[in-house]
Amino acid sequence: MSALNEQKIKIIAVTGPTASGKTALAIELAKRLDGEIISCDSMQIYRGMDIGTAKPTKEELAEVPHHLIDVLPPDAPYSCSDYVKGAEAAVADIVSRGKLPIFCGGTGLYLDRFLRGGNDDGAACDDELRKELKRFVDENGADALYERLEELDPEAAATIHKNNVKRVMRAVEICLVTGQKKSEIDKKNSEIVEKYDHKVITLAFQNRELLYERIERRVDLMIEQGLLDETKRLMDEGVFERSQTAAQAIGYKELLPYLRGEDSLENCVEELKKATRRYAKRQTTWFSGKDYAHKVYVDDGNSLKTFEDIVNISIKLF
RNA sequence: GGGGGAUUUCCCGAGCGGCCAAAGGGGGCAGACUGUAAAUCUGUUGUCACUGACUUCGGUGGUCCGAAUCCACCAUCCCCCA
Repeated sequence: MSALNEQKIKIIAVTGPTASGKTALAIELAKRLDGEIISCDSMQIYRGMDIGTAKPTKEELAEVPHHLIDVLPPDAPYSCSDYVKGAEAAVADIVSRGKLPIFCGGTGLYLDRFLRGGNDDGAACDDELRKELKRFVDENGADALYERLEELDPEAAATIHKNNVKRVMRAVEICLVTGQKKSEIDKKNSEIVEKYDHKVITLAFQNRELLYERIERRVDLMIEQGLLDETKRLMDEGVFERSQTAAQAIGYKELLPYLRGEDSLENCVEELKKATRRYAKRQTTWFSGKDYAHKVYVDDGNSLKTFEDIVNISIKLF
């Protein structure tokens, strides 16, 4: 094996909470470092969901080549494992042309799985089995499924709260499909050496109020830009009934009550801002626990730094 | 002018003499996350010298061993009759 001599592929990534300025920074870095962008966003993958997902504009997309944006219709299912495959292909493609892959996006799990790779066992899935497990829960209750997991894989059960039905189901699914314990697979995967020479920048705020202000401003802007029309179109197309993934997107489900005449626009917009704030908090928590993340603060506690400053601080990390 | 109903912890709202620092929900804060993740879930949320003490349930003053719960007066709001 020549793995030891083989040079690791160099990649960089820009992550951080929503509305922290990832898109602009990644594009600037791509220009200066001769890179191409690989989106790391579970929702920007979908066509027709533009305003609500804060997708880069047409102009921005034209400035630098982007990958994994607008590749699926909004009613298609998509998962972390699909993402890892897509990202690996994109990296190979970019590198073959002598360019630098730059990841950009806030879907922490996707980036994490991509960086840490691992074998395919953890991606095992079975739609029929999922339906069966769902039925089992409906008939016997969530606790019964949890007991099943305790038998199949006590170690995994110990780390998953029994109320977290989605994750209990997933763990049972992995055990049954692979015939192995999920906890064993996890252990194996965590030992795998990272495949890439990566630098991960996490945009962060010292003063969370500044992030929240930005979120509120951006939501207002989205409404001005026509988010209601976009939502209405997706609703009329029946996307939210058919899709498993896109229907989860923040930005649309919060506006549906208004479009159905069930609530005021004001309330729905407030809900949307709230949901976005909470999402940003969850992202912050996620990234703060990752040892590969290099924090770059976009503010000094009182006010935002200039874009130039942020770019320069980021460049120095390489 | 007369009659009735309200006032609870950041918000909504339960409580109607001890088991009440006060259910439940919302919001806030913190956290988890190993392939459906913009999802899902958990913890916490009066103060402190924190297995205890102290201050809270519009205000003041009573009754009682004991009051958010009963009484009186005051304040504010709502409804009905004038």
